[in-house]
Formats: sequence, structure tokens, C-alpha cells
Amino acid sequence: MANEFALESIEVSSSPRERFVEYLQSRGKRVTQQRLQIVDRIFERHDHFDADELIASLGQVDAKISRATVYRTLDELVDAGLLKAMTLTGRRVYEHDYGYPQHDHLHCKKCDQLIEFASDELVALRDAVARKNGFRVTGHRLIISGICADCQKKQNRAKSPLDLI
Amino acid sequence: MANEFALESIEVSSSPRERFVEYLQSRGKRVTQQRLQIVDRIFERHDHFDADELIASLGQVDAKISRATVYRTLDELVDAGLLKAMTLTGRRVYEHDYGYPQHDHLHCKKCDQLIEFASDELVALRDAVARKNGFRVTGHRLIISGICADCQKKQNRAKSPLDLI
DNA sequence: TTGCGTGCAAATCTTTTGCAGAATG
DNA sequence: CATTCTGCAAAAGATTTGCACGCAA
Repeated sequence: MANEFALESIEVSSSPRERFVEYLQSRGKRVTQQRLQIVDRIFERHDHFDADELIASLGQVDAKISRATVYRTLDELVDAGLLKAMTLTGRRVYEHDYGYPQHDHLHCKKCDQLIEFASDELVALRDAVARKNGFRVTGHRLIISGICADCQKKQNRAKSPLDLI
Repeated sequence: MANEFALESIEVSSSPRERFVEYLQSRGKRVTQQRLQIVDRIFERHDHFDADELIASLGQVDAKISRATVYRTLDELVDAGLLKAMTLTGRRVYEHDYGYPQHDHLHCKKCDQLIEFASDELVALRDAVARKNGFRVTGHRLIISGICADCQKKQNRAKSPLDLI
């Protein structure tokens, strides 16, 4: 599920870690080793990931952090506005929400890759639909599914020789 | 999660039950009492529903069908193109896909209601984005979340008197 | 008759929770 | 020091699966 970011990052004044500490303190929560390791690891190299991938990557560098703590911290990071969560194939996947512009995804059914794209038109369309329905929008999630360019190539490469028989 | 359809149905030549039988036979699968009861029940009154709601409704009219069989049959109905599935709040919800036009949803966070809407613009936008990315589209899912008109009213009704204190 | 399908219960998978001890403010 | 956190293990919620028997073709 790892994947490079397609969009430019937004200029932000403080690091994700600083933001998280701010968030924790503002709520009287404690700044623990585990919480810091988790933010650091997430914002150092992850973009789209699920709980298991994060747990695996934590096991390599840091002291082992329990599954429960990872789940609890992920919830806090979403709460703090640093991460965004969505449910893909049954499992929850997360992505950075701090320092990145609003965007949506193309999801490849073959390789599970997520490709990002931003569209102002889409937001306008969304707001128009909502207005028409007296609906107060808080957000949206568009996932376009299909086959990515790479997988189409692979498919053709694998098929062509046989097609000639 | 029950909800009326907002869109007109498309004219279809055969009933969902007939379609399902066709599908089963074309694959050498058997036409069983359970499978028939399930299609009938679903297309007689459900639109958006989850496995549990279906199981509950089956328990009332028909002979009890096991949970496992319901899950297995739902998969087959999706496969047959009669139902569409999406994951909402952790659980899978289904809706009719046969005899209904492509559409998307507004999802109320308060009452969990799904409101349907169709937008050609959205499809055009989707295809444009895909084309730009060399992506072959097979479908998409847009969920606009927020608060529906009804829940906004309820909220105001409950709040106003207290706000005056 | 020949399997495919069903029901049951047990197994999975993912996420959540209760609790005693560890760490933070 | 008073609490909040963590880790562990057990619980929970949803869906899947193995298996023996029943039923469609």
C-alpha cells in the first residue's frame, strides 16, 4: 500500500510531531515515548498505510509498541487532524492529512495502489448537490476504482505472446 | 438504514429473480430454496441494508436461513450484478444494482440515512481524471458526508430553547 | 446417484476493552 | 503523588470456513 505522493505539500509552520504535542497538551494528555515514536515513524516515510504495516515498521526501529497502543494512537492522530482514515478492503487505511491539500483517489484493483488527485470542480459539484438537498457537508470521499497504467501494461505484456498461439 | 429510492427505476426485461436463476445456471450452480427466498426478499422491499437486517427480515417470513448462507448468497448477488456493496461504518451495506441507474450518496452522520443522487457531471469528471492518469475505470464510489436536512432541524429545535438561558 | 449447498459451530480478522503495573506531569 | 498510559490478554463484531448431511440436477 506504500505509494509516493502525487501532490505538493502545503507549507506548514510546525512539524507533525510538534502539532501532536500541542494537541496532547491542550487536552491534558501525556506526551509519551510511544506516542512520539508513532508520529515520527508515520510522518517520516508512510503515506498510505494500515495498522499492521505501521506495527511492522515500528518493530524494526523502535522498542516494540503494543498493538492496542498503536490503534489508540492512530485514533488520536485522526482526532488531532494529522491523519485521515478510510476503509478500503475491509481494513482501515490512513494517510497524512496535515500538510497536504484535500484530494481523492484512484484505486487499482490489481496492485492495490492509491493514486491521488485534486479537483476543485469536484468540490464545487459536491457543494452544489448538497445545497440542493439541504445537506450540511462535512466532507466527502471519492474512490475511482479500476486498473492503473502499470498493471495494464503488465497485463498486456503477459497476454500478447499467448494471444498469438 | 431503510430508505426510499430517490431515483426512477430503469426498465428491465426480466425480474431480479429471473436474472439470478440465469446467473446460477450459467455457472452450473444450483437454484435452491434459500437462494430464491433471499433474492425475493431483497428485491421486494429492501434498498440499502446490511446482512443483519436481511437476516432479521428473512426470519419473519421464510424458513430460517443460516447466517452463513446469507453471506454466501450476498456475495453471489454482487457477482451476478444484482447488488452493489460498500463499506460504511465498518459494516458492509448493500443496495440494488439491477434496474437502477448509477448514482452516489449523501450520508448523514446523525441518522445514518443514505440519500441518493445522480450526476452526469461527476461521471465526466471521473473519466477525465482517469484518462489523465492512464487509468482504466471500472467504477467509482462517492460518499458525501454531513448532516441531513431533517437532523439539522431536530438539532435546532433541541438547541434553541436552551440557548436563551 | 453425484456432487453442490446448507447449517452449525468453530475459526478468522480487525479493532476494542478491562485491568494491573509503568510512566508522566 | 495522582493519574494517565501501556501491555497483555481476553472480548467483541463481522465475516469466513470445515465438515457431515440434505437436496437439486
